[in-house]
Amino acid sequence: MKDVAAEAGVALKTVSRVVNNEPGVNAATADRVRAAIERLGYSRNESARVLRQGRTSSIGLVIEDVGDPFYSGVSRAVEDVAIRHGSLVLSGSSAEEPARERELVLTFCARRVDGLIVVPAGADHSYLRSELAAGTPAVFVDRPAGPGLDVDTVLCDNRGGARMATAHLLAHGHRRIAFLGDSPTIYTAGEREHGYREALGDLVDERLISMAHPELDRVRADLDRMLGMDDPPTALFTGNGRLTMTVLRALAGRRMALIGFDDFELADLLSPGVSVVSQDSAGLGRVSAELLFRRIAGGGGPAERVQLPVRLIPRGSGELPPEAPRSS
Amino acid sequence: MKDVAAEAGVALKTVSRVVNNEPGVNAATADRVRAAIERLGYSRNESARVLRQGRTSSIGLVIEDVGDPFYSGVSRAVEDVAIRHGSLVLSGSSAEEPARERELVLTFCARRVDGLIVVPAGADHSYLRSELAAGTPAVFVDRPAGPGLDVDTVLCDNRGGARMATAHLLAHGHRRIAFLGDSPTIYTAGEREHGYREALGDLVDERLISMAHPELDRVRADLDRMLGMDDPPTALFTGNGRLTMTVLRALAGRRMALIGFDDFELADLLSPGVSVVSQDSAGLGRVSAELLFRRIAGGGGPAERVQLPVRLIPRGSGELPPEAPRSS
DNA sequence: GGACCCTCTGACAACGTTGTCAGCAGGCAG
DNA sequence: CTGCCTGCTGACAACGTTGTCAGAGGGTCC
Repeated sequence: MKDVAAEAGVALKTVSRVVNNEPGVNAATADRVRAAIERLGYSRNESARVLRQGRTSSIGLVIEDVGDPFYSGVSRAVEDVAIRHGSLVLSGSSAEEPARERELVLTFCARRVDGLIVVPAGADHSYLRSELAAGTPAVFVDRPAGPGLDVDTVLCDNRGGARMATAHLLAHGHRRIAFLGDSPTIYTAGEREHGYREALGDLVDERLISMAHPELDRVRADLDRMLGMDDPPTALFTGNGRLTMTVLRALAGRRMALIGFDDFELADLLSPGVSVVSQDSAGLGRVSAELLFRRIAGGGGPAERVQLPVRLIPRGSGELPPEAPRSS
Repeated sequence: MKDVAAEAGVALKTVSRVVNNEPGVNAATADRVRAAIERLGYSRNESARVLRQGRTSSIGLVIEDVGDPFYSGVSRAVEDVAIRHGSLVLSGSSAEEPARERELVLTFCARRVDGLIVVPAGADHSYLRSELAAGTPAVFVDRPAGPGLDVDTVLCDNRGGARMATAHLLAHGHRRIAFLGDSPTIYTAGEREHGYREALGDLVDERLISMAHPELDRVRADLDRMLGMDDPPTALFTGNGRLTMTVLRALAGRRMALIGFDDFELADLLSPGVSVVSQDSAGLGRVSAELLFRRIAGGGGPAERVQLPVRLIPRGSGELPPEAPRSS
């Protein structure tokens, strides 16, 4: 910028004014400056601008794994909203490790992001308190923050969705419905288990509940155990997309009523099509990003808690009757 | 930092030394400083550090769409390598629009990223020349850079993979093999088409070639046209993952030999399993990121061009004989 | 006692921007 | 002619950090 000023024969500040389209610069002077910028291939150093203004125009996004379709949907939606607000997205995957989540968040804060969107891996977020107090807003997505942290939260209706799925299977005549879910330490897993129990009432049988994900071997073992029982389940309810696929593989073509939580590509092409409770991952990302930018713009008020609806998509597998004839 | 210095009763520079673990600070003094940091909840402002040192410890990643499983695989691998090098990843989706690609790259450069990883959407990258000259290294992934740009490039063996797939179908007795591919403006699509033509030789029939993606309606129309011919294709070769799924849906259960370029989740669960040419998306990300960090560290030498192998995974659909009995 | 070295500490400038304020020229009213 | 306003421009400080260099205090050696 100094060089540009020299080249155009004006002061530093005048170049700054031209670069920022500030009014009050003579058109001829501005043209001269622009020509100089062109000649020198100058581009403003955003780092310095950030330092001076205290606004980075970037937000931090911590998710569990960009590679997972559910989270990459969230990620893409956040990015779109951010672009619209002239912001960039710094993102990182926590890999479900609280320590890595913490490290990412603190790194983002050190870079002075304008705000944070977090899918928490851990349960303790006290490390965020000082950042929040310092004025960096945060929005928690998919799972709520640990106790004592008063932040905006955007969730799916996990419990309602699980209730809906279980009720759907009950309505199709099933009485022995198994639940295969994530580790109960994960919020969404607990909620879905609750919804399942609520819908099932007296019909709950603890032996038909397995919450072992992500240890897929244990999931498979539990499934085998259940299928070998005297009174085996006639229907399965799986607690997330990855589990649904694992179970489909473990069933190896065996026809059995099944509903999965979380939709996935190609669920419609299997035979029968896999009925699912669909979560709106893009909505999750969009709503949370919009909430965050409202806070960044100074929007006050108490912490909000938004719950997005889920949708049951019947495709065949969830509508199979009990004791369906075994194929192959 | 100023406050910390005052609190601890030392000079600014001493705090800086402690924060950076520089040697030559009395242990007692250091402890006092650390205590002050703790009390005040101080965290270093990276923006200022960046400004002073000229290194941002961040890289820019431009891909086509984070939501696409292939690219999110790349993305995740890049992130892992970056973390290992103490860098953060700024990422953005070009949505296959050259203008957006350019804007993202220039935004990243203005933020003085240490390097760039780009899946190019456009064919003209002359806008990058000045940035490269200014010392910001770049690595192109999945597709090469436009003409006249001498940068490191990491590609898959698109042509070889297509040749392999087509030869596989030929070996199973097919002579009428259709190719449904991406728009020919996309590098990978052209390469795959070439491979297909090379393997097919004299058997090429222009009426069996459709390169209309991403307009899925046109793909479906082309497929219908081909299937309605007097001498319809007995096998299909699809040019990317999304196309494979579109075609599978359009076939609506109709049994027909098929090989897809690019693997996808659940390809093994369909019946028959979908044979694919699998690209190593994680490898693409990892290799390109490692190459980039070697450049950032000052690694010289001429631009490298790495080609990663692909793998044919037979799952059933690619092994169906011609004139297979029509199911359903 | 003086020269020297070593350890620890601090003052100051610089990175590249932008906000504040002052100054200059010219026009216009009184 | 004076005073004031308007339009344009520039000098300077400040953002928070780090690199450079200098200095203070104490010990060692001749």
